[in-house]
Amino acid sequence: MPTVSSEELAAAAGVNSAKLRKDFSYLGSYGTRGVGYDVEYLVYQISRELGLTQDWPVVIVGIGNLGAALANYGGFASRGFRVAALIDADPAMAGKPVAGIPVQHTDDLEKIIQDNGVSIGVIATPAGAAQQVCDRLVAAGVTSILNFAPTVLNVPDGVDVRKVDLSIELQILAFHEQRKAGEEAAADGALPGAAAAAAAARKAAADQGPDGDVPAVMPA
Amino acid sequence: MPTVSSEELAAAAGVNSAKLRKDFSYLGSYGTRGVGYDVEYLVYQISRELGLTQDWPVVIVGIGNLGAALANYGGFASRGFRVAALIDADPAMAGKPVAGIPVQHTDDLEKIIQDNGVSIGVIATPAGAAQQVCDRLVAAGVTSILNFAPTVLNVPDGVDVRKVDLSIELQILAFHEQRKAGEEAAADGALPGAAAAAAAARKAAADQGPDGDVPAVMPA
DNA sequence: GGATGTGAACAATTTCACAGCC
DNA sequence: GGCTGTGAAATTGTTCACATCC
Repeated sequence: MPTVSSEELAAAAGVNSAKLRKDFSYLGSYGTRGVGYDVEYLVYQISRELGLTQDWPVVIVGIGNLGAALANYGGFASRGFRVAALIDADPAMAGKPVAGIPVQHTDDLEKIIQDNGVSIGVIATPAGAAQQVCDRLVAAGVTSILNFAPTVLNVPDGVDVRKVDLSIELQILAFHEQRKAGEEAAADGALPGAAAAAAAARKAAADQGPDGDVPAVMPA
Repeated sequence: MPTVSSEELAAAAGVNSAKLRKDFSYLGSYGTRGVGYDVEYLVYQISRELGLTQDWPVVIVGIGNLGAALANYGGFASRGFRVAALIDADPAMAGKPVAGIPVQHTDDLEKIIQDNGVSIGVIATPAGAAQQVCDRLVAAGVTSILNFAPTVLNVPDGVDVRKVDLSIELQILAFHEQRKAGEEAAADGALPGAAAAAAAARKAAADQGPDGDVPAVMPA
């Protein structure tokens, strides 16, 4: 399939074709009128815009279950990320290979960051160690941090932090699950608070429906 | 602190106080004019609305590094989730305790779901096994699935799926990291494509800035 | 003829601003 | 006097519809 139309892409993504065209237009005029978008060229342009064509060395600090899972995660390489080093505070871990990469000790953190030109760090330590690790990463030159530890990190201006809370997604599912049950009950007759719950549900559903893969149809 | 004003909450959250009040109003009138919101009462009402006051038994299927990390994750219990069972296809895992819970074999999946009244399942298997596990969960009565496997799952109507891609957050950081570098270059003089990149960045930043914890100030 | 790119129309969301209540 | 709750205004985002170009 050498070319694709906005109509086809929109149907696949579950969005309006005009929205898709308008969004693409912010990146530039990469389509051909009467023909559509050249698939290979479009993929390249979007990849470039998203930074997928660059090589991003990252370090993972805290090689417990989660750190090991991240080190083994296949999705990184295909998106331009390269695990430059694994770092753990436990001396017993030092030298052990995880996902084929030897774990290094926290003592060498600064040197590792500088030698590899790392600007993105992943924190998968226990909560208690996270802020300290964060401070050292920042001092060593890291300017973007992905935080899996259940703590809010304090960072100076110019440093970006994103926090991943694995339970939030579950909570969203539970919210909709609760709503499914509520709808059934509401169908039987008036229920105190049902209107308020429905309003809240409507709002939350509009923010992000539960269906990540299904075309954008709002749950009734 | 027995009560709190919308102004204080808004400042803490980095949003407009009117928005906060309007959002709260969808849940009902839980504030007192001239006083503010009773903290304990407000927490309870929001918890109830989000389903945090319910007990949600969940099963985790696939007890590799990620599954084990999830089983050990502290955030679940405090949000109303209870890990009812851990399930793995490897017979060697059966009976071994992970996070204090003995792993059970996939053969018993249906029985486990039914005995525990589970409606939410977590899939942390390799990609190849995910769809099959998903089908069995759904057939056994699960209606919400959190998918960590890098596959798109097909489910019948009425089943909610949320997919967690651990590399997407990294990608967002890399996008902003790239932009930081681009801004510097752009400051030196006109750069081909800089306008388009800036437009795209502006749009993406509006969708969700990189600063999860900082008050809602858009990156310049 | 067919599909893009984009002003204009429309829809949704956010903020203002103030009446109403404690 | 102070703060909530909410119509109305302002802003932002989405969809329509069509001029434009291949």
